[in-house]
Amino acid sequence: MGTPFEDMADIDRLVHEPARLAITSALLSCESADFLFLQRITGLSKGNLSSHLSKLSAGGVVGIEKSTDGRPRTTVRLTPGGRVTVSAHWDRLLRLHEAAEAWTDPGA
Amino acid sequence: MGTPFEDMADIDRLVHEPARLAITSALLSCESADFLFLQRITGLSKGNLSSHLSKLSAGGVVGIEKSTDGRPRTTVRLTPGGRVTVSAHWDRLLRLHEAAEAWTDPGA
DNA sequence: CCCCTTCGGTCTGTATTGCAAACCAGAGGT
DNA sequence: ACCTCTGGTTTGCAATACAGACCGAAGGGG
Repeated sequence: MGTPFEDMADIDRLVHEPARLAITSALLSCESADFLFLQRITGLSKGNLSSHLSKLSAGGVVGIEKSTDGRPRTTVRLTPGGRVTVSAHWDRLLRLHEAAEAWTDPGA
Repeated sequence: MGTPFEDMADIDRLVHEPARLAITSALLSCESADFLFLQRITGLSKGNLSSHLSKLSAGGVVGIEKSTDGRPRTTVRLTPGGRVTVSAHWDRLLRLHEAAEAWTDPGA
């Protein structure tokens, strides 16, 4: 019943944030990726990437595996739920955009 | 040359932020709106709306007119440049989404 | 005439965030 | 033994986002 704008204001910041949108969208295409690969394709600094991954992990959007076989290696992938969350987010954006364009004030 | 993900991470936060995306998208349809109208359709608190408007104004995205004719009234509208900025932002999102889906690692 | 409530916003305080630079640990080279 | 390169984590800080307190002006009742 809300306006599309109300819905926009309510968007999930966890995945909407630009850096995280980049990370999660990359994972949507890549299925699984390691730390340095993500750093290369997103252009984020190590520290920044690390903290965003922690947040995504805490939110259950991605899973992180650390293996110390040979050199340390951190592998990241979307959880099943995370995959749904991310693609739903894009869907929502597209729909809200259309709804916003079509909207006219019902109270006017 | 950059990956779509690099571009995503670089998105303009001024208009990408959910509340501001709501406000600016509303103005895209509405041409001009006053404070309370924006508050109703976005569902934001007064304080929050006020500070977002200040930021948009500082960024040159919206223009704010305060008239004290009768009761105080604040009228907000997109600047010409702001209108371009906002619709370009949506365009960019849509294109990035498609580019991300189509992307495969050129270094693999 | 004075109170007092409502309208229309702005200002203040605070908890959270995003970011980069400093730091740290292990594996090789020399 | 020492330096250094890889692969990340933790710390420190500036900027947010948000809501609730605040404030001035306009109208209504007594």
